[in-house]
Amino acid sequence: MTRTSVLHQSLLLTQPEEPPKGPELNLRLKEQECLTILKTCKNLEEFKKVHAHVLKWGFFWNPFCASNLVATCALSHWGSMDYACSIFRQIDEPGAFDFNTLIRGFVKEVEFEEALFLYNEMFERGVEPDNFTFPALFKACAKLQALKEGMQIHGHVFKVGFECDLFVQNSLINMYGKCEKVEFASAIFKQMDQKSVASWSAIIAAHASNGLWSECLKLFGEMNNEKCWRPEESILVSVLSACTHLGALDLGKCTHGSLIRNISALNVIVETSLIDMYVKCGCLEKGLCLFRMMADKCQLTYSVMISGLAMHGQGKEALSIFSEMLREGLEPDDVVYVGVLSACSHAGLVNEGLLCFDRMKLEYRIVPTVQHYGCVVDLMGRAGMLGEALELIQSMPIQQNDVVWRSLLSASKVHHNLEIGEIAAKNLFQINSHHPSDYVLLSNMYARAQRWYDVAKIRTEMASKGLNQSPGFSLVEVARKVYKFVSQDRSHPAWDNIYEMIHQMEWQLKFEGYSPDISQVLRDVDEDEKRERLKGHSQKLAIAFALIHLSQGSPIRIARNLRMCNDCHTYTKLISVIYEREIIVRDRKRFHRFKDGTCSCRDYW
DNA sequence: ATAGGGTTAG
Repeated sequence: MTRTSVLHQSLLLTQPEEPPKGPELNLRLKEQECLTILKTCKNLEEFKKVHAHVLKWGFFWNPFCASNLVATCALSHWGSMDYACSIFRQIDEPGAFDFNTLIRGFVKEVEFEEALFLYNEMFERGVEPDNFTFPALFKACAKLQALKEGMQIHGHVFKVGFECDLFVQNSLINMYGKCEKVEFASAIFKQMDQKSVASWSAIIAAHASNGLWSECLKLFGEMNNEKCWRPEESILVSVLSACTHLGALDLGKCTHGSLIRNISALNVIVETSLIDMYVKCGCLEKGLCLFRMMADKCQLTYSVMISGLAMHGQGKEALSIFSEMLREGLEPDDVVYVGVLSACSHAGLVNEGLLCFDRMKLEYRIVPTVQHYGCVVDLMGRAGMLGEALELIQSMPIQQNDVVWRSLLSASKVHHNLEIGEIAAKNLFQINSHHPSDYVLLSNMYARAQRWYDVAKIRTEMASKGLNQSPGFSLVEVARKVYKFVSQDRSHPAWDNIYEMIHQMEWQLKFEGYSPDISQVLRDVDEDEKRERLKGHSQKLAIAFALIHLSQGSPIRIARNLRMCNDCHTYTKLISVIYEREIIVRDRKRFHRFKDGTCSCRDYW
């Protein structure tokens, strides 16, 4: 029997033989004992015994004693908020401490609204909040994405003068980050006198989770310059996420190294982020390797791996990992199915994909979202089932959006079906979607059908709407630096060399039977000019630059903002044979891996 | 007198 339980027995099971005589001294002593035992309670039962004793001996009227009861019951892992509240309600004039502990208790129990209600009561009863009140409240606002309430309470912070408290500031940064108000978070961060690791963690996470990837990396750099902070796991995961979205493989690798050096055991979140980073930066094998070595995988790990394989056009592998996931007894959710369906679509596994779609609805009772329909339209489109795809869109029980119609439009283009292409485009424009690339696609289809009048009509329409295809660019990493090439850009310092290389490449391409596909140039210029423009597409410039600088055998990795044109696709396939290079290009949606004259997308994208 | 902030992924 432990010392505490002996104490419990002596306190609770036996009555004191006579009422204490020197009441002051004796009562204080007993009170102190109660408090000591309170700290050692291991479950609610033990706690209730102490509570009973406190009531019995009248210690409850000591505010300090009552506060401690509420705090212990509200904050211990075995505690009960209901019970804590009932004790709280017995206190005549609860102070800030009592409200604080109860608010924190509610936040701990994920009852954020309750926490805010309690603050409201605090406010109405005229109890002034202190520096301990606010962090919990801002956490509640962050979780609820309650910007209005958060800003209101932020006002109170100024009123009671805690705007310079480090903890209050950190929780404010987090709250504004979660409410998608990064500017507000930055404003607080910038005027802080001193910062802690939590401040950096909060501001970096705020940028990462709001898609401000470059700023996130910039802040990480500043943090490293300012002091020798030991890199923290959560910060490194935010950085990894930025690398993933920017396609920054080098920095991603460094972050991996930093994780291995600084964190003793990588958890599921970290390992999943690493897999995602490698796969989305073009290193599928490295991602697969980490995936295979992982001991504990969760649903998200599978999700990341499946959509990663989908992006690389490895449909069969994606499906086999999906069945592995089901064998492990993990329940697939709607996002996993987006990965599975897009894997089927990118790999041309039409029947498998349609089967998966049925199984998702019937067996797993997942209500298809627009993204699912987009994948299935893609899938049918690839197989040339354009009529069926159109029917599917028209029979969708949910609101059609631009994604599904755009899928149909691209499929019509691949299969040269102008009739359905026109329907898709008409619907796109009707729902007020006016992407320049959609106009370009339709115009290309008219051009192929030699319907010049319609081509002109579209061009006029684009001009009248002020639509311009935003300039395409390609990024390529050479010696740890990322170089950006914009189409037709001749401002690069090594332009002469690049142009010379382009010239050489074209000369060799001619022997392989390449002729420029000038239909891809939608400008009112003569054929020579069209050929010139085609030559200056950013991807070709990037490849030329990489061929000059990267050693033989190392793959060329390119990330681009737009999808590539047919000509660049054909061109790159041939370059991969002639120069015996693997060229990996990431566009908005997926990877193209050019090797030995073929592309992993099998000419459908 | 009692306590507190950042927890990251598709």
